[in-house]
Amino acid sequence: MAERVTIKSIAKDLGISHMTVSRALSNHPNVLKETREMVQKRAREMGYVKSAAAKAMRGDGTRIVGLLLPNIVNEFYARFANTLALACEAESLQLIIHLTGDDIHAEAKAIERLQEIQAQGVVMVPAPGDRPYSFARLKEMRVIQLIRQADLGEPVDAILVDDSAAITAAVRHLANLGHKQIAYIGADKELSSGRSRLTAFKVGLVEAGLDASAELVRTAPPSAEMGQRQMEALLEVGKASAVVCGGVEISNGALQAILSGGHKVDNPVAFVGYGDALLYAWIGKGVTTIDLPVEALASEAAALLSEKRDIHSSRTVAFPATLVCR
Amino acid sequence: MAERVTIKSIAKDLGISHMTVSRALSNHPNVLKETREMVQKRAREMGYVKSAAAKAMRGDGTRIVGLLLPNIVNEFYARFANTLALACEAESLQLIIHLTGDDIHAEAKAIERLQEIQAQGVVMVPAPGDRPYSFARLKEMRVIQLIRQADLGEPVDAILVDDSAAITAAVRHLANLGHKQIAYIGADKELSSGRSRLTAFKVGLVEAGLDASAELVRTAPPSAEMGQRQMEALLEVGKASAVVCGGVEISNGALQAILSGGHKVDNPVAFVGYGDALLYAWIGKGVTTIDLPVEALASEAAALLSEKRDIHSSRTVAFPATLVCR
DNA sequence: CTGAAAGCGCTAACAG
DNA sequence: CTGTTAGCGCTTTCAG
Repeated sequence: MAERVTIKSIAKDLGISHMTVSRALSNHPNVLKETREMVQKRAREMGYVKSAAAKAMRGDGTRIVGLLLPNIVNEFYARFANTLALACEAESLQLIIHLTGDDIHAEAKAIERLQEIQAQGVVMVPAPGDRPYSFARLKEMRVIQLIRQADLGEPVDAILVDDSAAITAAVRHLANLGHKQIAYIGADKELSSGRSRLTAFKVGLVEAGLDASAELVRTAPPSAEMGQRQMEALLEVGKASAVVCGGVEISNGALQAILSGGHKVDNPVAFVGYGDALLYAWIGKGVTTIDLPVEALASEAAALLSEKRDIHSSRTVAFPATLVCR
Repeated sequence: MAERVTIKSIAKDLGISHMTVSRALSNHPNVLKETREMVQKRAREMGYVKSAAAKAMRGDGTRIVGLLLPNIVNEFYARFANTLALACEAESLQLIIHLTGDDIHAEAKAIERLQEIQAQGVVMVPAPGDRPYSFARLKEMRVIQLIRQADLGEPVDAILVDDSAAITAAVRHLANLGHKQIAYIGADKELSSGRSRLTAFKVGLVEAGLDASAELVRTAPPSAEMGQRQMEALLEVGKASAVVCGGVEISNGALQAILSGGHKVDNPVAFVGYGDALLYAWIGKGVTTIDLPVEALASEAAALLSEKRDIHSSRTVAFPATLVCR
């Protein structure tokens, strides 16, 4: 029932060759104007839609790109996805979202599915850990790493955030406010970003002439729950007068600990968040935070995706995070 | 360079027929076990990936589904997308997200692109307005409307939220707390949901023996900005002692007005939000809100998408929203 | 158990 | 300007 309308069925209906239909529909010059118009009209009437599969099989490219994210409830990822999706609409690219949950096998599966449909490219937040598969064969798919950089066996583009300066600035900012006991909650050394953030924090302390008490520096695998727990612990101990967060989920968790404990974002502990959730601007007089350049990241990703540059050349760009004082 | 590895190239490499390769790779019984294993090994070595295009062209189905959303920064949509995406991973469906910005032409374009790739189904939040195109030809794609119901010219599945009881309950709740001047900020009559929410609000007032002063009932095209403006106006006038929001965006905007004005969520105006953003649980002692059954909606959508039921039968289900008092 | 042929929808390359 | 042929990668059908 309701046979698919193809170029051939239109041709038969019109009593002409399917090639003429093809040419008419793709506005090829070598078609009598009247023929073209009659074909286009009939195609519309019959409800013709071109087959992307047939085009793909001929090697015409699919205009599909993938986006691999750990999740999408995280406001940072959601905003990134939103911006990228908008850019894709503008370029008439279709965006396939795969959630990996930071699991490397889910990631592998997603990549394979994208290869099967001959996606033109993929923007991925690489899951932490060693990859059981190789990217060496991804010859036809442009790969862009986002935020994190993993060894994929083959050089690929990377779009990173340089948050060192902002983190150091956060410490300086707090020191200028007179804080002496500045704590840090961040990811542990599993991820390279965890290491570099911690370093930036320590640089800030040194600059300010303070030193890092072990009790005030709290690192662990990052999650909202971890942020909440560590923040509660800091509040409990009561030694810290300020805290800097090094991660989006951590920041949210820590903030939740503060608010649900009935505290304020500047008292008893001055809070510096990570990422600029919309709500950070609303709470109290606003939360000072390390703002990630989401839009810049997404725009760059979109640009790389539609760029015709050789797939095998690779480029790494980093955008600076900025300290937003509120 | 790096010619695509196909079933034929493997066959040639192995000096056998491409049919044997096909059978070996799909675990067809009629293949000598040794042959099968040798083929599978060689395929892995050569980096073979099956062509989804070729399969689609044979009419095998694409396992691709679309999701059309106005945007995805809205936490409700983000959570929905997240849950649906997880369900899709589980069913090894690929999820294509198109953002429509509630624009009907963007919607039409997205639908067409999904047809071109022969998507198996689409979950869509229909944009408001009259459709310039017809869905009559979507014979092969299962269509599921989400939250809103528009006339698509053809009956399709719909997954709705029934928030009437919860809205009425919100009014009752406020009345029980002693509030007499209960305001409402919601969508105007453009959307059917706008009408029914307002009705539910008025039912609540009647039940509580209160009446609706025109000044306290504020409807307009919904947006965060509108919510903020209306809430500011209510605070300015100072007549309302409580307010109920009828929309996610509106609720966020109104809350922003309250917080950025330095007010609390229960003073001077008791606030009942709409949708259960994570942060609603954190602010102050928590925000009372009308909680939408996001997970239920997404699960139902996933179920409908993978159900084998006839595409042309249509079903409408509604899940109740619930009042969460905090 | 293995192979050859045909066809899914489309367009490039040749004929007219 | 229009038509015919061939082939993209795969599986179903029919023959060995």
